[in-house]
Amino acid sequence: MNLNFDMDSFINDFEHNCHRVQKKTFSKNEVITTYIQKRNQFCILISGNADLVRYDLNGNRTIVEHLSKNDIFGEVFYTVTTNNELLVEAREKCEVLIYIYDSIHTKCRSNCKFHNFLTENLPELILNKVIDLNMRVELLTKRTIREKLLGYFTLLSTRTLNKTFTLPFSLTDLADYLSVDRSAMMREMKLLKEDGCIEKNKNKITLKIY
Amino acid sequence: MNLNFDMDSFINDFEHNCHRVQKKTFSKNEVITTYIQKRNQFCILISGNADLVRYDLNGNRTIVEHLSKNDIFGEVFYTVTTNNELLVEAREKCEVLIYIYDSIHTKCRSNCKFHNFLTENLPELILNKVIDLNMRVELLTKRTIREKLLGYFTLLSTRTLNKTFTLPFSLTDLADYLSVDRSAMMREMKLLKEDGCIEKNKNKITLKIY
DNA sequence: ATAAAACTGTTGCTTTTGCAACAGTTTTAA
DNA sequence: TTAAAACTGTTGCAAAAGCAACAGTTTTAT
Repeated sequence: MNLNFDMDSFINDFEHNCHRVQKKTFSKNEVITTYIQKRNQFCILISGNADLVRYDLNGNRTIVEHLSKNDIFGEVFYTVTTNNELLVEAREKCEVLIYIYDSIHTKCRSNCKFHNFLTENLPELILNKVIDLNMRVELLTKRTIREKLLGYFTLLSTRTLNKTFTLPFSLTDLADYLSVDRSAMMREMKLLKEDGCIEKNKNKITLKIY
Repeated sequence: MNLNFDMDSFINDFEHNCHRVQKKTFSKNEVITTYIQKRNQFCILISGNADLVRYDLNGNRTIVEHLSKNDIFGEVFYTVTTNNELLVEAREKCEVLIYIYDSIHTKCRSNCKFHNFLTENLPELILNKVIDLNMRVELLTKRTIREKLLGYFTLLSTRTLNKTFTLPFSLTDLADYLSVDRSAMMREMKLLKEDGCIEKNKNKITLKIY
C-alpha cells in the first residue's frame, strides 16, 4: 500500500519519546504477534513482508492476509474468536510500530509525533485496509479454483501493470491464501496452461487472456 | 454495529445545510447505489437492512456484505474491478446518508454538523467495518460447507447471546452469502440435523454444540 | 381473494476438489 | 559442503460440492 507520505524519513529519526508506542525489529520466520485479544494492539508494518496465518483444528493452514509495507494489523481488528490460533509471521526482516489502541481513542497527551502521525493518517490507513479486505472477499467468494487463480493473477497483473509477474509467495502459500488444496490447485494450473490462459515458469506467471 | 452515539436523535433534526451530504430514503428492493467507480461515494446506513450483491458472468449471485444500522459502504471502499456488477439493494425501507469522499479529505468548510460527525467518528466506523470484513474472511476461508454453516451459526449465536436465533435472511440468501450452492447447503443442513449439531425450523436455528 | 412469484426441501447424477503418496528440485542451515 | 528441509509437480482414488429438476409451501402484489 502506498501513502502520500514518506514513512522512511519519518521513521529514521525515531526517538523513543512515548512509552505507548514501540518500534521493534523481527527477523525472518519470527512470530511478530499472536492474537490473544487482550492487549488491543494496533501495528503498522514499516518494512518487510509478513503473513497473518491461521491454523484450524484439522491442521489446515490459511494465510488470512499477506502484509507488506505500510499495512496495518493487530488485535484491534478482531473480535474474540472461538478457537483457531491467529499469528503474524515475518516472511523476511520486518520493522513494526506497535501502538496500544486505547491510546488512540484517548489521545496521546505528550504530543508524541507517532500519535500525531496516527491521528492524521488513521482514516487513510484503515481505508486502504478495507479496500484490501474487499478484494480478498471478492477472491474468496469465487466459486472454483480456476476463477480464484485467474482473479488473483488479474489482480497482480493490474497492480504491477504487467502481464508477467512473479508471485509474492510460494505455490504452497498461494494455495493456503486461496484456501484450496495445493495439489488440486497445481492440477488446475496445468489445465490453465493447457488451455492457453497462462504461461508459467515456477513462480513467474504470464496472463494470456483478459 | 453499535456506536457509542445516538444516531437517531442526531439524524432526526436534520437540516440540509451542506450540499455535499444527502439523506435519502429507499423502499424495499430498491437499488441504493451501484459501484461504478466515479463518484467516490461514501454512505452510512442509518436505518434498515441492505445487501451488497455481485452477479458474476455465470449468473451466480453473491451477497458480498449484509448491511445493517450504522454500517458504512460505497465506492470509496472498492478499487476499479474488471467485470462483475456490484449493487446495494435495500432489503427493507432504508435511510442512507451519502457523502462524497473528497469532501472528507479536504474538510467541509461550512462547519456542517454531518461532516463534523464524520470527522469524529470515521475511525471508529471504519474500524468496525474492518472487524466485520475480517469475520467475513474467516468464514469464507473455511474449507467445507459444514464448517461455513457452523461458523456462521456460532457467530450469530455469539452476537445474540442465545443458542437459538433467526437467520437475518432467507436460506437462498444464506447460500449466496456463504458462496455455496443452495441445494448442497440444504443437504449439509440436513446432515447437521441428523448428527444432532443443530435443530432447525425454517429459518430458526438452535446450535446444539460448542 | 387469488394468481404469481419466491422460497424450502429433496434427489440422482456429474464435476470438482481434497487426500495421500511419492519423485525430483531447490533452498536452508549447520 | 552437504544433509535436511521445504517446495514443485504429478497421479489414482475418495469425498464433497455443484447442477438440474421438481413438488410443496409461503409470501407478495393486484
